Amino acid sequence: MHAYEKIRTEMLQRISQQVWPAGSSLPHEEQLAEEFGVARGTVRRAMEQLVDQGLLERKRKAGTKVAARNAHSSTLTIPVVRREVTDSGAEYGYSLLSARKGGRPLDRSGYFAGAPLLHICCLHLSDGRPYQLEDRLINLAVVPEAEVQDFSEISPNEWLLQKVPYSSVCTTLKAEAADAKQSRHLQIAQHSPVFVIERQTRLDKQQVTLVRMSHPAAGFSIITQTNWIDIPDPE
Amino acid sequence: MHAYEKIRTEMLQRISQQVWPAGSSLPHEEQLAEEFGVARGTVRRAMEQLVDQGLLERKRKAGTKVAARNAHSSTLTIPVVRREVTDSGAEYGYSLLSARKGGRPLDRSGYFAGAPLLHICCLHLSDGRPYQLEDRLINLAVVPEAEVQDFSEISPNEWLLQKVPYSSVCTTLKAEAADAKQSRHLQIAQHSPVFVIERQTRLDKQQVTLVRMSHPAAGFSIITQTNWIDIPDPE
DNA sequence: ACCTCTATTATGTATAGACATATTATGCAT
DNA sequence: ATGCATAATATGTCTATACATAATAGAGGT
Repeated sequence: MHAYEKIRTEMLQRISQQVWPAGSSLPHEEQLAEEFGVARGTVRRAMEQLVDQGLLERKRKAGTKVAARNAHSSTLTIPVVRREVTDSGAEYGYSLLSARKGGRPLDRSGYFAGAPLLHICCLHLSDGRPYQLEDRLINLAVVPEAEVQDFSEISPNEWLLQKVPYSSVCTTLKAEAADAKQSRHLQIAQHSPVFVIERQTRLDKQQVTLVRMSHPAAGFSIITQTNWIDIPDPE
Repeated sequence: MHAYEKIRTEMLQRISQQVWPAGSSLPHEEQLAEEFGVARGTVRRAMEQLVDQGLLERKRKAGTKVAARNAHSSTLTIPVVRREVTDSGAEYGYSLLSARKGGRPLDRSGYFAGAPLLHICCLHLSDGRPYQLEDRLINLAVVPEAEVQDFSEISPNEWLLQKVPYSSVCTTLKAEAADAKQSRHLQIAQHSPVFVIERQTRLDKQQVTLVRMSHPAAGFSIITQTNWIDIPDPE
């Protein structure tokens, strides 16, 4: 275990056992460096990670304080659907439902500013059962290749992620009651709960794509795990 | 703008514009340091952040490659309910529904290994309307103070976050159809969709608390935003 | 061809020192 | 006291260097 890891763990302990309670000030870098017998840069490195995790707050001259925890943060990872299905041990299936130019039923907010659009609907299956309904708009002004691409074998999800660059993503998670389309394709009763992920992808100022991914609520969940203290090794 | 920020932005550009396409190898650190006219440490600093964001993969001797993007990662922040409500401009309300020892209706999986439990139900309101139903188990072996704490004014959510240390959190997001309890307290029709956040909090090996937070699906969503390219300043 | 040992190499960790900068604390003048 | 300029200070950035380490590439022997 490296010096900065030991120090980070030690500091984590002191925070979680309230040796350094929330709101209190830490000794400054040079003092800690002396205490731990390392260079200032090594202490900084340990502290930076704790700042990233939101456990410490630092300000020039004012020093370092233990942050008041008033939120839970974690990293949300949403893999490509195919991986999500295969990683669960199930067999992945895919079928294109429709692909036509010009549609904008999803484009309620006018994100695309009149650009030519491609509207794609497709279904992702897990062991033959409907897993996700993907309803997507692609901006042909940004991604002209999409118009001639055949999406009957590869899903737009995967194709876009691999081929098309983007610089900003906005993800929205919500629950809904299944509408006619969702209930038909996902083979669930109307008005039964659906977990929806909406994602808006931009390249600089331009919208690249807008997608709604609907999952039957039964059996679907998103899980995130955060560990602050490093896994205690058996020595 | 600092040197490491400029370099990070430049590298981000090269990745998103596919000057360095996914899978390709980057020049090694010393070459880049020379190209940008900085020390190796400064290049490292820029690269580390890109590695954290999952855009680069590095391996000793093998070098640095642009990672294949096969997932969307973002940071999920779930604030204390009260803040969530007040930040939206609404008035926050709270009412304790029940608090009694020994219950374990939530403890389906036997997480708490027979420890003495406190079971609390409460409701969080936004502008007088039900916003979240909180259904919580607290491990009294870890948090004995909870037994004598009065939760009629302060919610267990807030109290625990501030008072009790923890080292690991597992969060699950799902959609459900409202059961009798949810529909009654959230004032929605039975079987209408509910957005549920379940959180399991541990301190080392011990369960601290297990909570189910149910929101009426209508009007509730979780939003995350990720920006890879730094905001372009007007100069 | 195949295995093994060795050298090479790019990244990883750590140090020490210099300087920059935001922010607080101090002291002076009013 | 009050306001303002100034000094002090903890964090932030950057450099230069040394050595550690993992993983590959290459040499050599079988």
